[in-house]
Amino acid sequence: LGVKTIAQFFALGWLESPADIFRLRARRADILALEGWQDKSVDNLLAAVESKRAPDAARLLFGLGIRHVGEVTARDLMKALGDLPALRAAAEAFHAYRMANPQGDEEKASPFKARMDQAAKDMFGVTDQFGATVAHALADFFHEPHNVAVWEDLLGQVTPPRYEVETVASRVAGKTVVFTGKLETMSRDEAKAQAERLGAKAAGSVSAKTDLLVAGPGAGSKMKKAAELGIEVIDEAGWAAIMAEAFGGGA
DNA sequence: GCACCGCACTAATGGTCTTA
DNA sequence: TAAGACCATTAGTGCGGTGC
Repeated sequence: LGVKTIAQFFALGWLESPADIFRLRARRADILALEGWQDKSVDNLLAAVESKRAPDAARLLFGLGIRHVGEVTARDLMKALGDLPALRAAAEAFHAYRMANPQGDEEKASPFKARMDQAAKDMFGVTDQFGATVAHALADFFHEPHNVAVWEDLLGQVTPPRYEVETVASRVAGKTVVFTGKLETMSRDEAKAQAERLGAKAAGSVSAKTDLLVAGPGAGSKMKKAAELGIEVIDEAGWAAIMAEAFGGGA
């Protein structure tokens, strides 16, 4: 279900909201009647849709396209809050707070910003790379009736399991890890999930704060930057060894 | 106030799969 | 087997968050 198919289905009036994707199975015959669609491709599409009935909560949140809420922030929010209803509750609480506690006549911009940033961290439970700007974006999203309707419709079609990450002791616990290049034994998502289970943070870019770079074939600028900063670089086999060590030989 | 860090976002590219 | 589409990934840019 890529860009072109979505555009085609949208033009046909079959997709007006994200939840409509999960109602496509009722249109099997209609899809089959379209040029370029045969049994196999229709079955594959509908099977792929059905396989997403219990999506990863962080991935679903990222997919909503809320401003400032990308892949990393979505994961941080779900780690802190556990599920999507809790996120909505936090966003609504932040909206209530900002309405009840506007910038005072005597309050300067800097203290006001600090107060809102702290309220955002307290209400959403995220302290790293999270402040009032992201909280406002979430509050704005849930304050818009159309968004709430789409949200409720979508959650009527899918049931994301509670977002829980069980961590084990490892030599990368508390460290920042970056993956680059082509990973041959796991997907990028799997690699990031493994890093989380090892207590590490999977970042997207290399900086002086990066502790470890896991580089597969085809690594480019990140590899070069890591070398310039003297950051430890290992290959996928080295990462597998760390996993095996943490999980007692079975990764 | 400023510099740095890290994330969001976009465009481009190569590999894989399905159709015709 | 060529063409078309999706997916995973990269590099680059802009901007918000953080800490001094």
